[in-house]
Amino acid sequence: MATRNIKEVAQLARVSVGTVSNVLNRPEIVSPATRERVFDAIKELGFVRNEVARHLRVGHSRTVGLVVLDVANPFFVDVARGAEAVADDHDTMVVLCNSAGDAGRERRHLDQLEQQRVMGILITPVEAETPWPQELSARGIPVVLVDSPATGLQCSVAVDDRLGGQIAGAHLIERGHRRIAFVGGPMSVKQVADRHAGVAGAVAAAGGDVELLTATAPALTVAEGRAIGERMAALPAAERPTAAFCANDMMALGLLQAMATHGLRVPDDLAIIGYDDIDFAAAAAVPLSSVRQPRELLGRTAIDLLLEEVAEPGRHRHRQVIFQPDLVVRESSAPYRPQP
Amino acid sequence: MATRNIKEVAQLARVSVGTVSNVLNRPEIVSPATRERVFDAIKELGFVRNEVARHLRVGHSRTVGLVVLDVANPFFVDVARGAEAVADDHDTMVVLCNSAGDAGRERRHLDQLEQQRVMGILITPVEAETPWPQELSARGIPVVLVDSPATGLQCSVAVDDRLGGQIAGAHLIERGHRRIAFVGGPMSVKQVADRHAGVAGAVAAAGGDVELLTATAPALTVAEGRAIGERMAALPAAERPTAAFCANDMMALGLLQAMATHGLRVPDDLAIIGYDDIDFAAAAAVPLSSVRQPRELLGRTAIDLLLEEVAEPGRHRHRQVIFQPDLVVRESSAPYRPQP
DNA sequence: GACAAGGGTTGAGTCGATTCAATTCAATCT
DNA sequence: AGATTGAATTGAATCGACTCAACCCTTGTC
Repeated sequence: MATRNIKEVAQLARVSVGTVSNVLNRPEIVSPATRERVFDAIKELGFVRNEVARHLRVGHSRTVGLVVLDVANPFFVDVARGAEAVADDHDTMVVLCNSAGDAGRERRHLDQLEQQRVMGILITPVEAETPWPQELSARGIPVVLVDSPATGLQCSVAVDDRLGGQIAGAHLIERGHRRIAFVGGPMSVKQVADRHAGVAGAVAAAGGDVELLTATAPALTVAEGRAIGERMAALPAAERPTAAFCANDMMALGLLQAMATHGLRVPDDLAIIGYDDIDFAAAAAVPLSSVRQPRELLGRTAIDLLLEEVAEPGRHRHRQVIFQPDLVVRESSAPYRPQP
Repeated sequence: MATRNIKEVAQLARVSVGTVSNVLNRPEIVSPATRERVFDAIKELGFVRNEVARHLRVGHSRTVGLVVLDVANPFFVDVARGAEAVADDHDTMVVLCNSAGDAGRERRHLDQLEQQRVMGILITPVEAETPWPQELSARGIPVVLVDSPATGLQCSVAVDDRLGGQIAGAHLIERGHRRIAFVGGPMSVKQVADRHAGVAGAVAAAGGDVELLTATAPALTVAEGRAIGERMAALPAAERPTAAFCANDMMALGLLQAMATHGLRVPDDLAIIGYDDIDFAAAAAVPLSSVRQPRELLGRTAIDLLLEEVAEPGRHRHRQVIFQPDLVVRESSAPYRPQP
């Protein structure tokens, strides 16, 4: 009930508060007998060290914030798991914050994290050009940008999204598609813009006879994917694209659902490629081809960089790590066979 | 760089620290002119209030911990979103912790949360009989059990899992199945045990000619579902169950994948019902029938109960809220038509 | 026996914000 | 003028753990 403090422990163990603190933090310098007495007192009182007071005194915590775009997207969950795995080994706690693609929420979470004086922050910003991460860095809070390239003033880990888009585009073209749709979210999200630039590049490289259509939605969700799918299904077959490259797997799944409800076949009427290769992609109605990113590795690397910066603030050099995506081909992008 | 404190702000604004604190917490009692000067000083110095010190002084934070069984399961993500939505309206922060079904991790997270002196904890315990939540309550930290019934010493929100299992079982029996498998995780997880008890009840009620087989795995994941699916697919058709009721949708999706890779048809060779009705269930290779739970409502209600307990510790009465599940029928549980 | 060395232990001071009794000062009342 | 009121402001004490200079003992050495 009433929480015990170090003083009460000291009293019961008949030692000073300094000794109790030593038992807690450097047990090896305390004589075994005293140590024992203190442990007994701790157990008897049910004492739990107040991390808040400790933190105030020592000036830094062992907590890092991870602000992601969308917890409902398994991609970010996997990134978080990667980060957590590393954090666990450095008795560091990761607090997961969801901006849900909303700059306001993102802002509030960052404020809160700063007020809590977290050790550092990993963030996938809602908008590429937000100044907040920079400001945080400037105020002395290490920040690592995740899945978003930085300008050199901070560390970042990212996957080459242009390349990913390009691979996807080239694959569809190679499979015979000449009328390709890009289904994405707001272009203000860097990942979306880059993936789009990637396909656009592949289409341009293919010469004049390949056409690229672009459909965007306010968010990269299953529901938005479905909505775009509805519109696409309503088009006359001659105008309808024969393949769609989606900015993430959530949208691809939505698209797939819409096709199913309108009796259109995937990949015969519409081939689909997603992005992220989340676990559910393989279990979809039609197993999804998808551009795979090293999700957990992204998280692991991000926190590695952060911990490194925290450990040696002096000689730390900011780094931009970039991974390569690769394509996982499944049934949703089988070769194009024009329908009768 | 060097973080500013209230004293520096006071100095610059030529007021006392008490006044700065008042500006921060009860601006209405400070004269407009002074208030203005203080705000200017805050802006000029880039002062950010140290929540840690504040917390130490006032003795309680506005953070609640949410410890879930598995963040990779969209069910829990939705519960978390429900909780977060409510927390947002009470400027409270939710920190999401993942026990990943591991009692050790769960323990460590609880320790950490207790050390941080969080306002309260929402938890889906790994094992039904863990004493830790009780101990936390006893030490004065409000705890609400989520998706797990409590003993009366704390609040809880749950869904009637027995009923859910019973509904699923009755549905399969009504569809003509006489050889039903329960595919689940460790029986030490209360939800699994209850859902199993539910089908078992339905089977018993149907009289002697319905048979129930039980397969359990160490975790409720897609991979484990697939593994069980492999074993099931390997059985001669005569011994193989004609329907499977899975303890959650993740396992159901795994099972579905295994059937697909072995050329068995769902629902013709094996009907499947999942549990939770996560969004991906509808997008599966064969849209999954599933027992739906009010996921977000579960989260909302849990934190409502917690906030209530925090607000009026005195006259708070612990409550056990129980919701009813319902069945969403899709193609994976179409009527049983014995195969030639 | 005097002195040094060093392992153990002590406790006052500190971190930054909040609290609240005490103080100031101008406005209002008698 | 003097007394009263009350709004605004002050600053010392406080929350709980950590730090570190100072101190206390042994033990060992010459």
